[in-house]
Amino acid sequence: MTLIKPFRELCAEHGIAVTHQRQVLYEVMQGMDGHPSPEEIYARVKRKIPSISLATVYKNIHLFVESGVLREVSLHHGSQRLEMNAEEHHHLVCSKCKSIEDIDESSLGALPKRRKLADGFLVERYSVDVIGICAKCQ
Amino acid sequence: MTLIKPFRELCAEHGIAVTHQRQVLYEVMQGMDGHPSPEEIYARVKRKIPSISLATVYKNIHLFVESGVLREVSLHHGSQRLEMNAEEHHHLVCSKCKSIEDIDESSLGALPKRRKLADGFLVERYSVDVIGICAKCQ
DNA sequence: CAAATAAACAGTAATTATTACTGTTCAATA
DNA sequence: TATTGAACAGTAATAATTACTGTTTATTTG
Ligand SMILES: [Mn+2]
Ligand SMILES: [Mn+2]
Ligand SMILES: [Zn+2]
Ligand SMILES: [Zn+2]
Repeated sequence: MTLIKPFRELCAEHGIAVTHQRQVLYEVMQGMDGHPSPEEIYARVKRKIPSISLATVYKNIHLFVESGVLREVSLHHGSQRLEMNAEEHHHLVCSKCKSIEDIDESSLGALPKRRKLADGFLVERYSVDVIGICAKCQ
Repeated sequence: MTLIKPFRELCAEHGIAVTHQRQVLYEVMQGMDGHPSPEEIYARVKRKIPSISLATVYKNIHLFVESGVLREVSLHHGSQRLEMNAEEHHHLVCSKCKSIEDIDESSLGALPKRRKLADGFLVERYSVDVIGICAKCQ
């Protein structure tokens, strides 16, 4: 469905420079499915550019995410955070400052919940992140 | 709404032993709002039990989470993961093995989306984690 | 085209978050 | 009261990430 755009176009659109390392990194990542980690990506890129540095991989992944070329699975993947609100609720996550605010279910509107989903996944609960820009960051 | 249950009852229900450190740790955590990190919790507990070890705090937070006494904000907070699926989609997250599977929006049923929420939060997108037990782990 | 300039890079050191290990304390039990 | 196992404090080790430094590369300018 989504047509594959050449890397140089993507870079132009997002205002970042094209380099050989970035091009290969991006293409290698496109060839991986699921949700790879920087280390896994590094291992693959190294096969194409053996001299590449892990730091360069991290730096460019970060650049891609910052500039919007690609996205990360969770905006709050750093250190562990404990949930002190026992009520059933969800979160407003600011994509700029990464702040996390509680929002209760009723403010979101009812979610259509199912106990059982395809391929036999047994549902315990839904956790919704509403991602956007908080009042302060606007 | 949720009535405050004494700590010893909670421990009994979840099959873990009561100790002085655990009791104080739990009560201190209850007194914090939002989504504190282990380090922040450690700093506070240290005021009540100056001799407590950071390792003990980590170990008992882990125990609380494992036994279900409390929960963490994100099940996948460890290392960064990159999203290689450009389609709009959501995730099935297994609370046992922490695996993350893509699920497309249509399988979930329509979410009632709003562009603007209370306190001026500007919505970019919704990200839903359906948390439960995957087929393999059942 | 050659020198100057700045961005990007590789390699490595440092930092942060977390877990593992070790010897000691403590509380329940025989 | 002696035994014993769980929990603890203190510290070492590991994993993930970021910072730093000197070198290479591409671009711009004279
Ligand atoms: Mn919350
Ligand atoms: Mn995904
Ligand atoms: Zn913000
Ligand atoms: Zn599983």
